[in-house]
Amino acid sequence: MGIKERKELEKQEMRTLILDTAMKLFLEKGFENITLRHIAEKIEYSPATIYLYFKDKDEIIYTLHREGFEKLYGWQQKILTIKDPLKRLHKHAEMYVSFALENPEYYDLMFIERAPFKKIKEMKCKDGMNWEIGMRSYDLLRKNIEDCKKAGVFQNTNIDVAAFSLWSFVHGIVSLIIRERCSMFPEEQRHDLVKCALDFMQENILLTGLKKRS
Amino acid sequence: MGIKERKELEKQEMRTLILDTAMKLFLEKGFENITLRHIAEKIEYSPATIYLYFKDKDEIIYTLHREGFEKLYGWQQKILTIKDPLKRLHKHAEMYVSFALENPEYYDLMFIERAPFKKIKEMKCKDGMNWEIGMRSYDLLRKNIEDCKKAGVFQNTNIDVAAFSLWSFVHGIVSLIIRERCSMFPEEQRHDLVKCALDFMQENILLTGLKKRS
DNA sequence: TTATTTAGTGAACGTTGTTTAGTAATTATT
DNA sequence: AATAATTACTAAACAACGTTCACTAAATAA
Repeated sequence: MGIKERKELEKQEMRTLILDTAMKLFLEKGFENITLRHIAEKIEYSPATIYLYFKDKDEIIYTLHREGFEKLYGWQQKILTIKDPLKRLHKHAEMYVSFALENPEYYDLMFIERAPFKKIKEMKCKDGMNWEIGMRSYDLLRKNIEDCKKAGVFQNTNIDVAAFSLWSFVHGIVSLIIRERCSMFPEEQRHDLVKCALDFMQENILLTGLKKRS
Repeated sequence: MGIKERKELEKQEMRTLILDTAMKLFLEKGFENITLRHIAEKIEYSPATIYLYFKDKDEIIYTLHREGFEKLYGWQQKILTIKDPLKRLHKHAEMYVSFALENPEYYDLMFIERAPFKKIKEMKCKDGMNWEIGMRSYDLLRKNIEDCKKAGVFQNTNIDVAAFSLWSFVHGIVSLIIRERCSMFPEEQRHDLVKCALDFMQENILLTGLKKRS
C-alpha cells in the first residue's frame, strides 16, 4: 500500500512549495508581503488551499522562523574549529553579526519580529522541546564563555550574565541597523562602524579579561 | 476676529484627543490595537472624521513616536546634575534602560517598530530638522562620552564608536526583553539579570578605562 | 436673508486572514 | 465494472482593516 506514502510525500512537497514561496516573497518585498493571497497567487492555487497544509498564517511564519535557526546553527559550526577560546568567542560575535547583516529578513523574524510568538507560546505549552532549536545557539555561546572562564577570563562573572551581556551587545548592533535607527551614521561608514564596535568589545571586554588573568 | 483662533484651538484639542486615545489603546492592548476604527469608536466619531485631523494612520503613529522622544529627553535631564563623568555615563545607561522597561510601548515605537519610518523618510526630504528630536538624545550621550574622554577614559577610542557601542549594548538588553527573546532566563530573575549586565558593562568598560588612566 | 465655508458622516472600495458549503477527481468497496 | 467513500480543491462569503467621496447639517460671512 504505497499510496498512503505517496500522498504523504505530495503533502510534504506542497508544504515546502508554500514555504519556499513565502520566503521568496519575504526576501523580495519584505515582511508585509507575506500575505496568503500573494503566496496563493504565486503557486497558482486558491488562498483556501493553503489552509489544507497549514493551520493558519502564523504557522507558516513560525516554520520560517525555525528554518532561520537551523541556518544560524549551520553558520555557527564554522567557529568550532578555533582552538583558543578567546579568539573563538570573538569570531563567534563576528559570525553572529555577519549572519544577521547578510540575512536580515531571517534575523528579523528570529529576534525582532513579534509575529512568530503567538505560535511559540502555543507550542511551548504542549511541547517544551520546541524552543530547543533556539536554545542550541544560546548553549553554544554559553559553552564558549565557559571555556573562556577555564582559560582565566571572566572569572568573577556569572556565565549567564556574561552570555546575556555579549548577546545583548551584538543584538543591539544589528537590530539598530536592521530597523534603521542609525541614520546619524552615514550609510557608507556603517560597515566600518560595526567592525570598530566589535573591536571595542574585543579590547575592552575580552582583552581586559586577559590582562586581569596575567 | 477671535473665531479663527478658537477654531484653531478646537482643532488642536481634537488632535490631542485622537492622540491620547490612540496611546491609551496602544498601552492597553498593544500596537496592533491602534486601529482607526477603534480610536473612532472610543472618541465616538466616525472613522472618516479622523482624516480631517491627520493625513493618515502613519501620521498618528509618527506623532506618538515624537512624543516618545520628548518623554525620553525629559528623563535624561535627571542625569545632568551628576558631576563625575564616569558616574554620569553609568547613570545614563541605567536611566535609558529603565525608561525603556517602564515605557516599553513608547520604546518599541521609538527604536524597534518599523511603522513610523515611512513618515520619517518623507519628513526628512522636505524638512531635515525633524530628526532633531532623536538626535538631541544621541548628542547627550556623545557629550557624556566626550567628558569621559577629557577625564582620561576612552582616550584611544573614537567618540562615535564608543557611543554606538554603548547604545547598542543597552538597546540590545531592552529590545531582547521587550520583544520576548529571553525565555531562557526565568521571568523573576530578569530584573537582576539586567542589573548584572549593566554592572558587567560598568566593570569591564568604564572601570577598565579608569584603570588604564591611572 | 442668503451665500459660503466648515465639521462630520454613511456607504463604498480594495485590501487583509479565515471559514464553509459545494464540486470535481481519486481511491476503496462491493 | 459499478458504486460508495474519501480526498483535493475552490468560489463565495465574512469580518475587520485603511482610505475615499459624495453628501448633509451646522456655523460663519456677505
